[in-house]
Amino acid sequence: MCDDFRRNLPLFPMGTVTQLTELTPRQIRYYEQQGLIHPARTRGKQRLFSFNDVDLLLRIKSLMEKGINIAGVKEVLREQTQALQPEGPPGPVKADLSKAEVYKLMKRQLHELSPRPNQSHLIRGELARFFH
DNA sequence: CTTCTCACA
DNA sequence: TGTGAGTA
Repeated sequence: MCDDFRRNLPLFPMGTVTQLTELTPRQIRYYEQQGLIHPARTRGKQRLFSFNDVDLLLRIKSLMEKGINIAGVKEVLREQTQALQPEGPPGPVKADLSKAEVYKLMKRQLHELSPRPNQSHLIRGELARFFH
């Protein structure tokens, strides 16, 4: 429940997301334009993506790589969104502290690791832990 | 320097 | 989709 809040926190800018997803800014903006993602806009017009946004982008990416076009991706996404809506929460809450730790870790890295050096590997390694 | 929008070879 | 112009 509280985990949801963290997942939706607008944390990373375009540059970070492009490295996390291997997508070009052009594509990411286009997907947003197509209504596939809804990044938060902070002061001005800078996009700030959340973990959910990144996760969504990765799913979109894999779908596109499977030869599915925007229209197709929209359908799949719509189906998955509805398939998750029907009926209440699936029983007991599954609090995962290890994930929370990962979030904090990444948050720190993103905040303190402003330097340009290839931060992609480190972050991607952590990302893989909850994209399993 | 990074990101944004818009338009076009 | 890529890319360059002109901003913020």
